[in-house]
Amino acid sequence: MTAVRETYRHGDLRQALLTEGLLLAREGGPSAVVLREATRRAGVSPNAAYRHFRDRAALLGAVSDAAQGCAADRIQQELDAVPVGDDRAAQSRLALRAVGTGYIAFAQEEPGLFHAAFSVPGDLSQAFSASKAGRNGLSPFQQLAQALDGMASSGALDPARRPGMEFLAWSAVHGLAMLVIDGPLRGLTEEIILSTRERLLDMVERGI
Amino acid sequence: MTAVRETYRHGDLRQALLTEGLLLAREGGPSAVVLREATRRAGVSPNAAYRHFRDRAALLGAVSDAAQGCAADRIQQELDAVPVGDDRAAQSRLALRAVGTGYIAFAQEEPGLFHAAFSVPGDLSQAFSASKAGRNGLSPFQQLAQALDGMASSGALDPARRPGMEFLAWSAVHGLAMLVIDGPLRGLTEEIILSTRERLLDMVERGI
DNA sequence: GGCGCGATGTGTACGGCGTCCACAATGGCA
DNA sequence: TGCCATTGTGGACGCCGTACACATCGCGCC
Repeated sequence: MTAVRETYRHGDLRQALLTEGLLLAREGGPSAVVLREATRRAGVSPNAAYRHFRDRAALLGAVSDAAQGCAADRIQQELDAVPVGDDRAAQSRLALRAVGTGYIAFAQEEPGLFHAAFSVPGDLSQAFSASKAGRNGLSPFQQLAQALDGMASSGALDPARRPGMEFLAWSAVHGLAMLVIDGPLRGLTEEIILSTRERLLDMVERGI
Repeated sequence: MTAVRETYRHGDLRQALLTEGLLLAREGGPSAVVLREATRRAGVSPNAAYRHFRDRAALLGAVSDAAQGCAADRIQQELDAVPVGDDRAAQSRLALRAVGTGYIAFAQEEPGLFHAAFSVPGDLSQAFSASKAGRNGLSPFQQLAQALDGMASSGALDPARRPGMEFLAWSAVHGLAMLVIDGPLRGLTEEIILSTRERLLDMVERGI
């Protein structure tokens, strides 16, 4: 990435800037996504970025999308680990827990990317769209919605309570993630964090 | 504030910078708390700030504390509106709901201050301390803890489940606040937001 | 096959930011 | 009264985002 190129054209500068931006976000969160540093790492002059992004905010938005894709991948990893069984209701509950667990794990493992993905305002409003999808083609919000749909159709969740349920679940899990990486739970033993997470997921799973 | 002073000494520059910083945060969130702009509004040269704050982060931290005090005041307003009655258990439940309602109302009414108060990392870890208290002398987290204590002692909450409960409650409510001001719920009708909030508070009140 | 034009990258420049350093004004205390 | 710690000033530096004019390239058309 930092290599000096010999051609005048870069090839795929847009992708390169996105990659470098994602690395910067990983190291220092959204505020570390600095346009000049990204171009520097891509071996290009600062203004070259403007051929591919209207301004810094646009770059940050694209990085945020990519970071949401990373989150989706981490969640999928958790979903894949759910054992298959006969009891559809029980399994759909496990899927919901897997989404929450993956979300929080992503926050703990990649706090910089997590903030880039979910603390950059303006993008979240369209977060239900598929544009920020991971390898599975689903955005984190779609993964959540899908898990809730499974619960509703298998009897694990009263279908009358299904509408709007993703807001409740997302609120709870997102709040906990923030608490764990920035708040009073930061630095606590993994054990305490785990038990808090399980209690919260119990709460969400039971619904209301 | 913007007035030109005639004395060389300012009088209470630290307080003035804090006040201007709070105004800036109110208008544009934490990132709008710009050191040079605060000194400009206080009618003082940029470097004067360094006699009172180590750096910009220190100013922002102080602003964050003050903003948490504002939140505490808004929550207290909601707590004061809880009708007094004989049923201690029912009343303590209402107190818990009032804390959540006030927290979310503050987020909606003062999103800039809300972000300054609760999205600035590093301060939240000591958020249980009283330094960020409102006029009542309690920080928002202490108000929450107090409401939960009331529930536990009046039978509204199984005392065995009391420990760590503030983390669960705070997670849920904080997540919803973020959803409402930055996320997919932004711009939705007040009706939808209200019903989502009530469902979430039902969930928290019931506990787990 | 040459050429022209749109797409892409460069250079220079501007204002704003946080922050460092040396200096000036002040007021309380000896 | 005079000294000195405290508080505010001025200037400078290196970052940042971004605007403008210019250079370089590759592709398609004659």
